Amino acid sequence: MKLQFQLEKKEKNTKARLGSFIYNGKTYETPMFMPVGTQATVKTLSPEEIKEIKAGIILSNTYHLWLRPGEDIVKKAGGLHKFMNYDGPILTDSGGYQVFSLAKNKKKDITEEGVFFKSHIDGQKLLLTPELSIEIQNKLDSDIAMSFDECPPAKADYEYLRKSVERTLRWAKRGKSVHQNNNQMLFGIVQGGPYQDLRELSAKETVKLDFDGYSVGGVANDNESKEDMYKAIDYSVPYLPENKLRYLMGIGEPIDLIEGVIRGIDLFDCVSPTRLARHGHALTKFGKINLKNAKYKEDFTPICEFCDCYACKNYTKSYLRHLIVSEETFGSRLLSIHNIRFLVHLMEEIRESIKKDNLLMFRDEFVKNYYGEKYEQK
RNA sequence: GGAGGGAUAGCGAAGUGGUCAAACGCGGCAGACUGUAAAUCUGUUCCUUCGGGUUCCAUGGUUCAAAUCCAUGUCCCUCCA
Repeated sequence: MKLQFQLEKKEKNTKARLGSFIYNGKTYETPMFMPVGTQATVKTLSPEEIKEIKAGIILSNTYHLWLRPGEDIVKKAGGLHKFMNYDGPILTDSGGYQVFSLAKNKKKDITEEGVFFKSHIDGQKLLLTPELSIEIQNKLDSDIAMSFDECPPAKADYEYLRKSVERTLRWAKRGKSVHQNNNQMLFGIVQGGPYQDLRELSAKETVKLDFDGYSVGGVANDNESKEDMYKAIDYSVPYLPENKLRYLMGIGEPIDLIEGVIRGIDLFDCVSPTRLARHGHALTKFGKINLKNAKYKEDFTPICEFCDCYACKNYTKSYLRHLIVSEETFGSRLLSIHNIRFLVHLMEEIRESIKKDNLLMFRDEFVKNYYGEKYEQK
């Protein structure tokens, strides 16, 4: 069954919205943060741990599963849910981001037909087309499939972006025409960089194609400024239908989640909580901390006293530091649990603030804590 | 007792007359990371008041110049008795 999004409430002072959908008999609320599990696993975590963190949708990736193990294997296994033993909702990215991160020669490799990739596994030359991406996602049987788009570099100029928007529209249409999975939502993606007219064009035309949900893409690449990212959202959202999910792709810095919600976004995903974890960093109310720092050597307190995650309830910074420095995988796992829980909890607080119509106050308070003063253990 | 080899920065290890404050690796200390080619990458690691100062087991010597050559000493290792 295709999941049904229900808009529940709009915040009084911002464009923030509260929504919900039911999946497998369980109700999920938006705005929501979705952890990334590119290769059919949220790195280092078991599905049980993901559920304990109270995460909802998780991401996986068309490009990666196409290369390995191959979509037919996943289909034979009974679909992605069975394959990876996760009974919560799954969204698959189309491989559009890999157009940005893996297609080395943008001019030569990105063609009207599709995108040529040199496999990062064995160097084999491969062509991923909008149709193929959707067909693969049909077989993977995720709950939300993404249109195959061109995710352009942040530094792309206006002319490049204009062409990219137009091509992404043609690709969206082609992908939609082969989409056959009735249990699967298909989202369109709005591109256009920081330009108002391009975003407007992209959003309006994408909406005309009538997707199950829409996302704002092409943000968070290279060193894109926050200003440009917020512009991209502001220029896209007004043209998106109210009764459908809006997904800001790739965004996950705490402040960006809050600002995104304020601008009308419902879904976010980001690799940062798990990657930061593997690199020894923990997200806290008072900013990001680097547990590898010597000052935590004898810090026998949890990352956060009030956090309800397994890591904070059972382990000290000193121990976590030891695990990370010793390159023990348990450290990556505990920090992944904490960091995802931190963002999921942040979304819980955001939803509470929407209910109370005080999201702006919440943002100001959060910023004061997170950026205002350096985190110091008392 | 005899023969040989060795001692280089926190550790391992290059270097065997000037371009050496000394490669490289590890360890240490920091930084980056936003639809995951990322358990990765980058910087830094004798002291310094940034002018400079003091180093390559120790002491003495050769030389314009020594981690590098010579002498003596100390310690370590291998082989033979």
